[in-house]
Amino acid sequence: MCKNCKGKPYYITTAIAYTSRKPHIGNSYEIVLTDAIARYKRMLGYDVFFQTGTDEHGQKIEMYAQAEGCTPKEYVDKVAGEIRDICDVLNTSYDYFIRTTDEKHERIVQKIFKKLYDQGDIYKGSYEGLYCTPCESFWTESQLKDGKCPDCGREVKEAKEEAYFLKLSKYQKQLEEYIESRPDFIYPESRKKEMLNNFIKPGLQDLCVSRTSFKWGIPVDFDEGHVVYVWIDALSNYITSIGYDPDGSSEMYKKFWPADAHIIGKDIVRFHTIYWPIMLMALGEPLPKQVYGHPWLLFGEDKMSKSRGNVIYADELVKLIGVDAVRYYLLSEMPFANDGSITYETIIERFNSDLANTLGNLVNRTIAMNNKYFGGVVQEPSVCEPVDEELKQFCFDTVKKVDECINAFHISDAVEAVINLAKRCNKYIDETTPWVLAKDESKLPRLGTVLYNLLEAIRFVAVLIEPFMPDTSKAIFAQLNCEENSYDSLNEFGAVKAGGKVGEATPIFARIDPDKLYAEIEEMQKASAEAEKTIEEVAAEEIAPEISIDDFAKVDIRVGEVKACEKVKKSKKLLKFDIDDGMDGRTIVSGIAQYYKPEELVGKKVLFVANLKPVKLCGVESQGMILSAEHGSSLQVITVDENKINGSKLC
RNA sequence: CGCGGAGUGGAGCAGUUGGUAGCUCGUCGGGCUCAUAACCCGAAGGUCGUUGGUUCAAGUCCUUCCUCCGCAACCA
Repeated sequence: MCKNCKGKPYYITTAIAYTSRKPHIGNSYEIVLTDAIARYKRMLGYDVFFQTGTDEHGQKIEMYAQAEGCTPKEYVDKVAGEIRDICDVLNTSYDYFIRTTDEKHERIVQKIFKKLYDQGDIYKGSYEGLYCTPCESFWTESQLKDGKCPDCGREVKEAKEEAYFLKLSKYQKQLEEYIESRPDFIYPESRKKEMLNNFIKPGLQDLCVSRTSFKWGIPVDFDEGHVVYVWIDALSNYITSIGYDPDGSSEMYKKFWPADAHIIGKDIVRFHTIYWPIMLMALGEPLPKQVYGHPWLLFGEDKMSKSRGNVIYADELVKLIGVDAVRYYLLSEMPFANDGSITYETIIERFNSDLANTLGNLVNRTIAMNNKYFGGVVQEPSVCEPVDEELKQFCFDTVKKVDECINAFHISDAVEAVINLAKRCNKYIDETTPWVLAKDESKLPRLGTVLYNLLEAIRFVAVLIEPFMPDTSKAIFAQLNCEENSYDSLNEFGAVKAGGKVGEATPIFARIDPDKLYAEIEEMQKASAEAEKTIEEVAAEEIAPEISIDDFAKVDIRVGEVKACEKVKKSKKLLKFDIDDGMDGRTIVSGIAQYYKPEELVGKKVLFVANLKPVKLCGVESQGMILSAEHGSSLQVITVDENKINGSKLC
């Protein structure tokens, strides 16, 4: 089936997970997806190296650790442990778990940084005269409009912080040609267009690759005070782990690099298809062969988030329905390019329909019949009929189909193909009616043949499903009492040995009772809500530095009434308010469109900052700021009683 | 007019280079009894977002408009 992949190296990675907090099930999808591909390739005979790990540096970590009263290292040790536990709970077969705090990684990153600096691809720069503080961005001379910030039109000023930059512009042309000449490089296709049209073609700005504003990072060893910023630190994990070294790489590196596939979230496609390739070009190393930016798993329609209270963790779901069911759900429910959504309803539906009814029941009824009619002894197939050929052909077709789907990263289609084989088997049972054959002594040879074909077809299912549900594969083989689980055995129909005895017929997936499951979920949520309270509090914002009463007096906060409100065109987040401020009225633009519908706030009395310098946002001038209370990702505008007078000042 | 994607029976989705509209779940009816109230068969249900066009023929190509989504910008 696969003659030229025996022993061939295949290197596949997930992105490394940021150790800011425990990942939810949407974050865990990636590791399961990658594991399925890795297991499949391994089964084909590839020499697979599958890597995952954690990204552990940065200011955020520093802050979280401080809030929790521990060192950054202690903090990331804890979270990296949780992340690794989840990978293990999900039964993923990673070969190496890299941490960016590994001594070896840090050492090589420093070397990479130095090499790029020495050869002139990294240079020391600063924001001299070109930094717009409010916009937190810096501009080149040519980008300025009338010498001012092209975004907000205000003065730009010299910034003090110096930093190192990576020359992206130097490799722009080369990268553009590479991407355009390789249709297989970026998946899905729409992401490739996005990268080319939105970033590469308009021109790449050099990338800031060091920081002096925080300490928790890999030090730039030739310039005290600078730490390597995320890009070079995190992305290079793919090569430091396997032995890349500017002074001479290991045999392992030579064997496995370039990587065959980086499996990443759609949000970081840009880093993996622009920054990372350019880094490699600068290092003189080959580029990865494929990058697949997978979609996200949403909870119903919404993004999962703590403040929405809809977080599902992989390990909790595993406790509820089992590891293979979770894997099956993730792999079968997630589309190739569009975001998928998780709801308990669909979890139950898929579990009961596909796993319990179709697959589990098929195995159960087949094994049971073999035990009932032949005392468990597998019969020699002797009396064939045309319908048998159809079943065999379906088996072979499924093998082919699975291969095509996986190679195109259409994993859910591959999973579906295997389930369809189980359905075909169920149909075969109805076509051959074993229970009728069993009543006629003379039909026993035919009955034995039918059951043999079923056992063998189920063996095909068990082999093909291993990458998706390894435990289930084992469980089926145990009931078949068969050893032959190699991919190569699928070249022929007939590996099950006649004369052997099948095992007990025990259901591998018991149907889920929805009411029972919902009750369990509720209980679990109660328990984890308790635990999360503390985390939420810890993550709360720090109190800003102390100010004097004079400082406060500078801020003129007043009561205003919303007379009208509408969305700002061309903007997703902005709402434009007409405010009665007790004077001539004013317009205020506020970025809260995702929290409020325009009409919701009309007639409400709100608080606003009256003496804020006006600014243009998306072409609309905003004369002030409406006050809101923010917590996590939820936000509420502060409203006051209707009897307050417009324009009255807060004191 | 920033770039790109999508709008297909109740729900979720397939529909490569244009040639009778499919799948899964759900609903209804039937069959079967080996099996986990499971399995198999059949039926109902779609003017394939809207307008105009190309063609012998368009869900599939071009065009108008509408809606949703992603990326970018913006969040005083």
